[in-house]
Amino acid sequence: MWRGRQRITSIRQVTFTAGPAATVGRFQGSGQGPGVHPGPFLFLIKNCISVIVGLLRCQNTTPQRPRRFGRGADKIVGLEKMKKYNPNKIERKWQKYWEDKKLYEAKDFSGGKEPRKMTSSSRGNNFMLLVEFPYPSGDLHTGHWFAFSVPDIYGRYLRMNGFNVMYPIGFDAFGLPAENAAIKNNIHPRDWTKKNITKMSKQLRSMGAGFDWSREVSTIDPEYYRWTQWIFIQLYNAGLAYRAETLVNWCPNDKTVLANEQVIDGKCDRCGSAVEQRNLSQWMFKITSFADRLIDDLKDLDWPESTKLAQINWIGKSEGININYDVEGVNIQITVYTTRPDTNFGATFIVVAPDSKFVKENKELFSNEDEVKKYLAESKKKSDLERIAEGRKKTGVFTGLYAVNNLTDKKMPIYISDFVLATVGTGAVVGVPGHDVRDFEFAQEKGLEVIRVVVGKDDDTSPITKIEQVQEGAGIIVNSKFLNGLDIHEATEKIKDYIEEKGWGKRAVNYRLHDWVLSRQRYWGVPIPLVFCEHCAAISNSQFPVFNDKEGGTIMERNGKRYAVVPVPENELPVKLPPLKDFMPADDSRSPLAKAGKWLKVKCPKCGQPAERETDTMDTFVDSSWYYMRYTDPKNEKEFASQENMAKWLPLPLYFGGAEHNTMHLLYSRFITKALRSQNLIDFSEPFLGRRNHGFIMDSTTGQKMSKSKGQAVDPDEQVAKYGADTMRMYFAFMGPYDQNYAWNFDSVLGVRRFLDRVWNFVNKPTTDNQQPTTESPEVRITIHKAIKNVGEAIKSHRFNVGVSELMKCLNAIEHSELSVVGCELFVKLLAPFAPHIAEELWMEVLGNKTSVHLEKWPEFNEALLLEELVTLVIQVNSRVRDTISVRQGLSEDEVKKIVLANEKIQKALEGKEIKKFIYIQDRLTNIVV
RNA sequence: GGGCGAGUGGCGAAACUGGCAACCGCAUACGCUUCAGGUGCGUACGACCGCAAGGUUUUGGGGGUUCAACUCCCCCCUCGCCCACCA
Repeated sequence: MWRGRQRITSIRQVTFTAGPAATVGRFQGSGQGPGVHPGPFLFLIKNCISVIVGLLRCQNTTPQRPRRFGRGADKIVGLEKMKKYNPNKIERKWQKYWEDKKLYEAKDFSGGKEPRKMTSSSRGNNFMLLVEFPYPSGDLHTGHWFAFSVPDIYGRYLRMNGFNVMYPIGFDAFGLPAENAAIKNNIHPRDWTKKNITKMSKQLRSMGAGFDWSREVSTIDPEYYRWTQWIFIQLYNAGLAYRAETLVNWCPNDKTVLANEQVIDGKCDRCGSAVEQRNLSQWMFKITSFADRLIDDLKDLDWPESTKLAQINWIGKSEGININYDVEGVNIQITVYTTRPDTNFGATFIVVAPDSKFVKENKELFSNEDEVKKYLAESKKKSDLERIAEGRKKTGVFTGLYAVNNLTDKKMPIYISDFVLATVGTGAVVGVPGHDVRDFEFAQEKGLEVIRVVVGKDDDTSPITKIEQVQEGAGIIVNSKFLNGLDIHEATEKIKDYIEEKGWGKRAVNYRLHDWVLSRQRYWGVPIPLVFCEHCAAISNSQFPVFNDKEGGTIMERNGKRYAVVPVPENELPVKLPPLKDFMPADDSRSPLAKAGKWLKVKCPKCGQPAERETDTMDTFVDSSWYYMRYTDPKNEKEFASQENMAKWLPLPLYFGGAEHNTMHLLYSRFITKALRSQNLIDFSEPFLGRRNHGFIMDSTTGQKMSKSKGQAVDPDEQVAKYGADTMRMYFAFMGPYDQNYAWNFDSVLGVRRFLDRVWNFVNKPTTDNQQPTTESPEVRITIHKAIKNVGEAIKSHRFNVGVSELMKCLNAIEHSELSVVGCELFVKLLAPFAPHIAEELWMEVLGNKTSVHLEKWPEFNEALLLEELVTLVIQVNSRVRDTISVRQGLSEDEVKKIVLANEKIQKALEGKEIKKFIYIQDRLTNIVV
């Protein structure tokens, strides 16, 4: 109950009870419904308060404004005549209004228009707020809604805080699903994609987000992908793109190359058949040459630690040593990479990968040729699926060769086994079965010697016979001559020095990360802008090279012929994707573009002779790794973006997106940025200074991530029609932290809608006493100013759910009070980022403003006013709550002590006991220890 | 096997820097309102004991530090995600 009203003699004494905030400032029984008028007594009190407060705070007289209906003193409207909140009626209206007024079209102001408040990381006062652009899969799903509508709250808040916000939108429109859908529905991928873009644009508009549609980009637009091709050529000329043979996933049923992410548990994610490995010639980006910087530069980024760690682990840098062992009886060496040379005294065998260089080059030296051949053939045929099914079972074949361990002079048999991977390290492993589980398994299989060279804390020195005894962690070295007694870290460094001194090997660094295979033998992608010319290759020699240094062109072999690889000149870009009717993948693992006869044959840009285009297209991750740059200058015909515009917006202060891109899109974008920086084409080396991940919206019935392919139970369009976009937006914000996963809850949505209904009725509420309220009560004012503070801080720190809850709390507290127009306006401003349509309607139509609420400044709260609020002080005796009292803020310990010791309940609790300690935490709690 | 994250009412969740655990909302119950309601308003609502006042107890489990622990430290359990024979 609101006790304060009986004893207002000064502002100081206006008290809030310790009760729930919901009852604060509430006039019981007044103004609750249509035509209900408070009794004359309450009126009197209310008016008295207004007068007293007005006298006390005369600086706060409320400006009088004309209003069309609702609160106007000139026009009393009963609630029964009041318009009901009807989102469908107002939302489209305001969306159109904002678009007509170009409210969200960001101007390319030069930086530093106003001092930065939120972050020092982006340029001047400009703030590009980015959410990963969507793939036009057909329908906007609830996940999109969540991903885009919640950051819009932040964007609107920034805008109200004086930032020049750009919230761009576009489509990542190339990719395999378009082809699949096209094949299925007998429609061209381009038509399918464009249709989807049209539909999804409309759906995105229904969100009421502050998207800047004037900057829309689409990766399938030739004016966009011309620059994707241009960037490829820059990287090619810089030696950062090259062609090489590599193992790729091959689906024998669909006759196509699959990206790693299209292989699920060794099966094609489309047809389910077992995926094979094929060796194909592919275009690659040299991402590994930036591996160290991709790790090191993470430390300055404001990213989730989990994302940073995911990238570090993905890059997988390890520091070890390459050891060369002489092979007995022949004049060759075998090189192994190991991170644990400290265990080398326990090495008893060597294993090489079936497709390793060592096997390829030394086949004729193997004694048991037939067996080796058989094993190689088998392991090549074996699909990933079979390997997975086999589990960890180790197979292998002896080559007949022995390597000599220099440290022990032991002969180590060399085996071939497919548990060793050709692409890791040197493709050869030294077997230390005592201290590596895989080595132990292999040793057991082949009956090889196991030696213990590390003992753990338990000091167990017994021979190792069981897998549980294999020890990989910390310990002390034994049985290793001069390493004995050292811990494994000391031993590792000592033995590395020793091996290097002896010339037996060299320290080496290894990465898990491999170069980025960007070729796709698919139709629906950006053509790689290169031409193969036989003639150029024929006339080129060391005296008359066809390429100068800058061009970076190369000669390469293909099907036994020599070709010069000639980049398409800049003025001939874009190399447009030919309008193929038959875009089914070809049988010979060549791209469908090979079927485009006319397009394929070109005059060589270098020599003018007949030549052929590259038929591979690019991985769509190339398209999406630079799109944010294009947003700064989307219509530029001369450059991918002007330096001037990029300087105004980049690097990005904040990037919202899904955690599934931790190691894909985010790493690729960082690489492309660093590659362009290395060529002085941009002046920043990290694209995204800040990063926030969002969670997924799960299907409440299946518990799975919502997606088009799996069919979705919740159609956002239906929900918008039912509840309105504002309710949807607010619900998504309210559900909980942005980075968590949620199931759609139909009932909870209703709660948010109820809140907006109440907001609507509250602001529209006619005055009950036929009097213009001059100013609200101090309690109400404090409540509103608290909301300004709390809602603002919540949005600023991306705690959107807390922001909504603070707004609700505020309404609960003021709902049954009189509010001045200024008070109403403050509330509507706080609501504006969350529910932009209803806020605009209330702002302009009800409160009678002439310009958009979204152009308003975020209100400032009155700190002095907040200090006037009484706080609840908890009194504990021996950490048990004995009473709570309402006191003014900032009391000293002595003052509090006096009050507390005078308290009856406390006296009772203290009876006959001696106070040992008096703890006082200002404005919060006291604890008396007895 | 490795890495990361999370465990708080019937549910989504809140809790600033160690300071009243459960704000806000949903669901539920009861009352009022309504011709009717997926309506509106009000009250109650972690659990246990109690008519009540009040008491006891509670943040996955166990221990520790502290006047005070959801929060800090140690051990354990469960779940989720990512990578996975990485030498």
